[in-house]
Amino acid sequence: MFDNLDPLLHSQLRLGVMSLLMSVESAEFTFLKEKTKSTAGNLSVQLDKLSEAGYITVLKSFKGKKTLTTCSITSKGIKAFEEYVNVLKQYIR
Amino acid sequence: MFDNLDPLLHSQLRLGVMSLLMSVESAEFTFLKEKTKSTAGNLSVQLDKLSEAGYITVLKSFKGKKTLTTCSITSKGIKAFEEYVNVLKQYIR
DNA sequence: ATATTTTGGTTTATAATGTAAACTAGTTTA
DNA sequence: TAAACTAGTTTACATTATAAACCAAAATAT
Repeated sequence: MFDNLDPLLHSQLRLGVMSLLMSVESAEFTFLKEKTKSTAGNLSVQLDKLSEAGYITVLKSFKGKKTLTTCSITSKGIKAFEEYVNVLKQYIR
Repeated sequence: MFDNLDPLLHSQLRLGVMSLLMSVESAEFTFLKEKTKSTAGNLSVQLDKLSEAGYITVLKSFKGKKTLTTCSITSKGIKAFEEYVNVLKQYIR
């Protein structure tokens, strides 16, 4: 009847991040923070979790002299997102 | 961009329950337990929360000599479910 | 030059939530 | 009449989410 919803994706903030990353090549930390209206701390923690799971890659570099954190979704992340959406459809028909 | 997902519905078990209740007149505790593959304890707690929120009504009666708990979704619950689904679509496009 | 604020984050403490184990009360079966 | 089952509830614990507090460097104001 109901399959399990990937708990990593079943979280408002992480889902928002993944949703954004599904539609762009890559996104900066500050961009994700603005779009999701999250605090930096919360976002940082959730990006770590997605990264740990291999759903995204997080690249730290520099934009001029400022640190720059850039995130991209991985193919594993894309698969997981698509699967999550499919399972979700069992719930919301 | 992303509206908030009603935290009461953004829970696998509660969402499963609401999903089931959306498609039936009413459902017995044991029916919900089987369909959602939840433990009785967990289900009991989550039904309380949905009931507290006014999303469902919980009626206790008897089936022969056995206690019987019957749940139905309220109009408030239906609205909340529909709104949740709409918001969710912002995330999963 | 040097305080002060801002930017771009991370760490960590706390609050909120989810879950199952332990329990209650009554019923059926052996 | 004792053991096992049904139908749940309570409660203790584990997990998760979140923001406050923090850090380092850069930009700005004094």
